[in-house]
Amino acid sequence: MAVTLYKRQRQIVDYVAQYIQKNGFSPTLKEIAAALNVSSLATVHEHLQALERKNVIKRHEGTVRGIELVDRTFLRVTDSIDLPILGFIAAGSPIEPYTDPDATFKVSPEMVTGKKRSYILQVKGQSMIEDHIDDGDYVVIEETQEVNNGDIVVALLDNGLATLKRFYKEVTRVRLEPANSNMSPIYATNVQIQGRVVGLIRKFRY
DNA sequence: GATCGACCCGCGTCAATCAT
DNA sequence: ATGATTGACGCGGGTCGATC
Repeated sequence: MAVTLYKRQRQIVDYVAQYIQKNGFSPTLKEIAAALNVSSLATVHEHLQALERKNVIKRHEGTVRGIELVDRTFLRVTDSIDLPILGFIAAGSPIEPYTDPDATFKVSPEMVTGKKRSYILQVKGQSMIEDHIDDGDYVVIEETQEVNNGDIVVALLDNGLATLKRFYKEVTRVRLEPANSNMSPIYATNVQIQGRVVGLIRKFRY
C-alpha cells in the first residue's frame, strides 16, 4: 500500500534518513527545523506526527532523538547517501586514518540498512581475497556489535589492532577466519566487534 | 469569492538534564 | 537542592494555493 508524502514530509524523511546514516542517531526537532529553514519546532512536530500516522517513522516517547525510520521504501528513492571514509583496514594493523579526513563516498541507499551508522574503510592487503575483497577495495561497514557466525566483521583485538575477517563464535573463544588459504585464522578471547561489512565498492585500475 | 487542506508561526507549558 | 537550559508538545491562529 503506497503512502503519499507531501513535499515537506518528504524532505523531513530524507533529512532524517541521511542524518541517521551519518551519525547513528536521529536529529532533534531543532536540527530538523534548521535543515528545513523553518523557525518553529511546532511545524516540525506536526509533520512528524503526520509521518507517524502514515507509519513512515516511529517515535519513542519521552526520548530525545527518538525518531526511527520504519518504512525504508522511502529511503530507497533518495538519490544517494554520503558515507565518511574513516580509514584503511589491513589484516593486523590499527585502523589507519584516511588521507583526507573529510572524504566521503556517495553510495546508493540500497547499500545500507538505514538503522545504524555506516561508514567506509579502504582495504589493504588480500586476507579476504577469496571472498572477492581485494586490496584497494572499499567496504561499507555498519556499526554494530550484533553479528552472526559467518559475517565479515571489523574486529578490534586486545592488542589494539584491527582486522577484517569472518566471525565465528566458538565455545570459549572467537575465531576470525581470513578468506585466503595462505593465511591462518586468528583465535581470540577478548574481541571488540566494531561493525560488519554490508557492502563492497571497487574501483577498477587499468 | 468561498472553502479546504497544507504549511507555518508564536506562545505557553512541561519534563529531563545540566551546571552551580 | 535549586535554577537554567534544552527538547518536546499543544493550542490557537495566519498565509497560500488549488478547487469548486
